[in-house]
Amino acid sequence: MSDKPTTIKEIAKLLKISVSTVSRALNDHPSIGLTTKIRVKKLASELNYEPNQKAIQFLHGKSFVIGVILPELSESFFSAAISGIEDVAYKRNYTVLLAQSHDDAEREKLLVEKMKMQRVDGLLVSVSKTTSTYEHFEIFKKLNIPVVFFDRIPPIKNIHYVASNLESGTYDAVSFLLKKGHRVIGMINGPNTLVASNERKEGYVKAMISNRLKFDPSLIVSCDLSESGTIEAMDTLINHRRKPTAIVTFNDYVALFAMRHTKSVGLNGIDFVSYANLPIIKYMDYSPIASVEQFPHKQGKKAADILIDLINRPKNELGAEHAYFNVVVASELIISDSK
Amino acid sequence: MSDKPTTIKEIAKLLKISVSTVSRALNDHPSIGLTTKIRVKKLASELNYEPNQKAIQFLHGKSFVIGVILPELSESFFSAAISGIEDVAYKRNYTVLLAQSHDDAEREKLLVEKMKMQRVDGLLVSVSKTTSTYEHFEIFKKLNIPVVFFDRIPPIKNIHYVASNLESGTYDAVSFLLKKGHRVIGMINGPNTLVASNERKEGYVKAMISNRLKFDPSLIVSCDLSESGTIEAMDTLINHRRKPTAIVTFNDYVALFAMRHTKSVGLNGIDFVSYANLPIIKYMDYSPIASVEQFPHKQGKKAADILIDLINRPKNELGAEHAYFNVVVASELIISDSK
DNA sequence: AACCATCATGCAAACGGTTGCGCAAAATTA
DNA sequence: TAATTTTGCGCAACCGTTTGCATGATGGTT
Repeated sequence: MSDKPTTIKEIAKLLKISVSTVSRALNDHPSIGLTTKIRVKKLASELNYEPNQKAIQFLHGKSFVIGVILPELSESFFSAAISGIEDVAYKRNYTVLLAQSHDDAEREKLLVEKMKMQRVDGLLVSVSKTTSTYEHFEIFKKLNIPVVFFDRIPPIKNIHYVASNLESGTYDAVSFLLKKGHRVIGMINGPNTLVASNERKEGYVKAMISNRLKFDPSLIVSCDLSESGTIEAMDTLINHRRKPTAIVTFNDYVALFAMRHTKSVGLNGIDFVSYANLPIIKYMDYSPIASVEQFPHKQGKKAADILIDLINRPKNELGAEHAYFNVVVASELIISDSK
Repeated sequence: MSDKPTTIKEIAKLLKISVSTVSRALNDHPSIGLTTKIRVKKLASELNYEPNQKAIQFLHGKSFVIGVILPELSESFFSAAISGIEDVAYKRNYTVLLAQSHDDAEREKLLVEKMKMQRVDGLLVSVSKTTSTYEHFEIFKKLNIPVVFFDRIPPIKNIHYVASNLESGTYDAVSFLLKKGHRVIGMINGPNTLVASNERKEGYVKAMISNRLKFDPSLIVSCDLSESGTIEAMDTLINHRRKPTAIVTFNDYVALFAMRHTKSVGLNGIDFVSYANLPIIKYMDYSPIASVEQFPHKQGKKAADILIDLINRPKNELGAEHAYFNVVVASELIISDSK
């Protein structure tokens, strides 16, 4: 039956008027008479006419597509984020072109290439762990295509980004533990190279200081986030001359490993606080008593909003070249119900 | 500097040759002289020329984009699936237009609309839980755009789909428990309306029968998959005159609820087998001793492959209208290491 | 010298829609 | 009634690329 989609030309031919009139009628252009408008619209809906987006995008040089490059969709942080991104894109009439780098810098580079070829209107990136050079993003800058970085921010100047500030959340977490009566609080932190590790440390330090307590650097141990690394770090804390009664862990996995290890060495009563990345954690038998929430869904929404704003920003806006969006979504301490 | 992307026209002008020659030269058309080809290619790469995909797509009426509609990206089953889909699309030079229905039938309908407007070359769908009518997919059939259903299959005829057969996995699970010495095996199943529930039941029944054991229907209880529903079901099994020593649960959440409940009533020694949807489960204190794996990543890959094959299938292939891909990815029993 | 392949290139149409400009007919004004 | 404005519509160019067909130049065969 109906095979190829209806075009504006066919409508024009059937109505014996010109294509331009049809186009204008459909777009409610003021210079078209009411009767023609009605005739055109009627026929158009009868024929199930739908404008060919590809033609329009081509004509306008716009695609209404944003590219999103994430390391791993199967990580819950990122799948929550993409969920938020998609929601905003949907609302603002953009579509999402999705790709994952699998934390491979080479693949990331290729994907950036591909996104460029697909002429995306903007790019949202959470950089891969192995990425160490950033020229591939520079190309977008030259083409005037906005790029917004997200959660994993490259250490370069003059970029737009959205990230969560873990300092405030960590501050709250440590304060909460102090209020609960803990005086010796340990921290299993991530590698020192990560910004995220520094933020956690800063939050910890500030909380101690503003509670007029001395900060003991040896109570913060770094680890590589693996299970064995966590156990090692945990042992360091257990054998510390001031054994912590509460521990803040870098993430839920670390918390999990650490909690299991304490149990296996017959230790009890240590309170854990973690950072929420696993939805399942609250169902567990032993779970952190509180958790710093980073709101990945919210972060994704925010980043997408900024990107689309940038896309639609009038060009040559005075000083626009030097205005960079650096948005920080505050993290928040969530205290488990049951405790 | 370089603002708008280079076009074929500019190359033609600079080289004082026609656009068609440039086009052919870049595409290695045989009728172009070697010297011209070299000149063109050299200049093209100097100017960082890249073909405008939008123009090409428009010209060919192809978009090289596949639409993917999933219920919830934050569910690990689906995020694993989209990961596989994206991997295949990437390899086969397609891009993924992603959207989520949030299990809302209305939104799903709108998304299908949107995908049609974006002129996707094919559609991959896992239908929303609340979807009860399926005409919105019929439109694609009329337009000759292939649709492949995935995991959540609508109950209609003549469709392409990829799903996992839980029967075989369940059969293996029950057989495994029998071999372990269990004789009374319970099952907490999902709602009877789901195909997935029936497959589980079938697998259970067949395993019992082929082991020459009597099938006792009262050992299979349905539940709505909520925590309270699970507890209720669990109580039914616990109070059964033949108390099960092993239980197969509909999914990991149900397993979690059930295990916690057994522990809270001071019961021990029940072996659980579940269906893998949570990556975290193996880190838990009490976890199922085995798990039926559905390989969502693999399923996603398979579905994407089929879709792209369908897209590129020569039209009017004899009888093609009546050949439907119904692929079943076998589920598999994974036995936990530690047990 | 006339003829015909062969090769390299250019012309122009096409894909589907938008839009500036011009023009005729109708409506308004003088 | 003539001059002027308004209204409604069509013409044609354009976006970037591909491709069938025509054309010109070269070289080889009789």
